[in-house]
Amino acid sequence: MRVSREQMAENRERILDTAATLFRERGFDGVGVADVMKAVGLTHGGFYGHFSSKDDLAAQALGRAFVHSGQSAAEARASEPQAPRRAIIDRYLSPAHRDDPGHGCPVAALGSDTARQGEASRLAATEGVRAAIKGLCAITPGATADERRTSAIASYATLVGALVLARMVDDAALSDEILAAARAELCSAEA
Amino acid sequence: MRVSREQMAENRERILDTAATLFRERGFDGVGVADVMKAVGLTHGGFYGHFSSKDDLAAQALGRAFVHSGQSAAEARASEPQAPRRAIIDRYLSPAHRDDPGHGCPVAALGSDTARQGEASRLAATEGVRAAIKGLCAITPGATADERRTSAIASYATLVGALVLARMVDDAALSDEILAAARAELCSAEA
DNA sequence: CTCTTTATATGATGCTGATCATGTAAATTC
DNA sequence: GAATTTACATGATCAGCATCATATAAAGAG
Repeated sequence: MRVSREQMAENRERILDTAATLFRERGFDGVGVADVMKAVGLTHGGFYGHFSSKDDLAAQALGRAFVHSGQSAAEARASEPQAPRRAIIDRYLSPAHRDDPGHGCPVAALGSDTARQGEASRLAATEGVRAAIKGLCAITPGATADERRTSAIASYATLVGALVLARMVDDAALSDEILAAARAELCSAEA
Repeated sequence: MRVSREQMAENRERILDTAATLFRERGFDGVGVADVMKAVGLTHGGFYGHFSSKDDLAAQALGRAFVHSGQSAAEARASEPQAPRRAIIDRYLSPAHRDDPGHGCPVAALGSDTARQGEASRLAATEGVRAAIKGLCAITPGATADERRTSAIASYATLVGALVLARMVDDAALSDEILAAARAELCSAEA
């Protein structure tokens, strides 16, 4: 059955958002095209009217995840204008973020996966990382722009690594300790 | 055809080492049982005489990867006894390590994958991370043991995150810049 | 209102991969 | 060295999954 043009556009958006969440939760290989479509409320048949392949979907969904992630960072920043860096760090390293990969940072959720993905996904990731670094530069202290950029990249790495480690281990206390250690380091040092 | 007991034990070791490499290169889902056996020079039939399932193999191979990773760190430390921390950082953040995930850090290569893996793999990861933190504590400066531990965990996170980011992006210059930024931060700051 | 277009549904198709069944020849055992 | 065990090979089974073919009913064009 056919749907209206705007209904179709909305369906496409929902496929992208749903895929962005499912991929982050279960990995690129852990989610099938049919899974995504079913979660949206459609069947697998219509998929190839929207995307040319699963790889195509993966790349676009990854881009979408980066956009949402940037919006979340902007939101955190705006919520505490006098300490934006701390607000972002606290949100990123929160247990809530750790326990909800589907709506969180795509680097922490899909980083090692993406390194093995096709060119389109790698490009989306490159754009996303570039944008994130730029965003972090704006709230990172430092004398020169170069210093700020170096420091922003290092902070980004610490955030990502701490979240990956915290999700990897099977011990709640150790996981919490990892998040706390990264928070402490990032908030004390202003390199 | 049957082989001798020691030949069998050696085969088992080679299966584990080969799996540890292949999984890091292609991810848990990117490698089949038959792939591993073929790489060892055997056929898929004998696999279940050595391991109870692919999950079982994954967990044991992950443990193996952590052991090798620890040995590599010890080697780096020993090669430069007067600056062991710097030696480890330089090796971890080298382009050579970035470009050879199959023989490198299992957290950077399989971190986001492992978080979605079964209990056995999660346990192996927890042990591995614990051991890595302990090893880093020994070469991390700081007034108290608590301070050293916090700093060691944060450094570990920075290393992991930088390598994940450097592998994810599709731009050689940006990738190099990420490695260099993490190196700069880790070697300048002694928090 | 009729005709055409098309977004989606239903239902193949073909491949990959985990696991199991059975055979075989070489190693152990006695 | 005969009997038995067993590590591995060959080949099947079964399920999941990407992709394609065809049908259908609703949207949009005239």
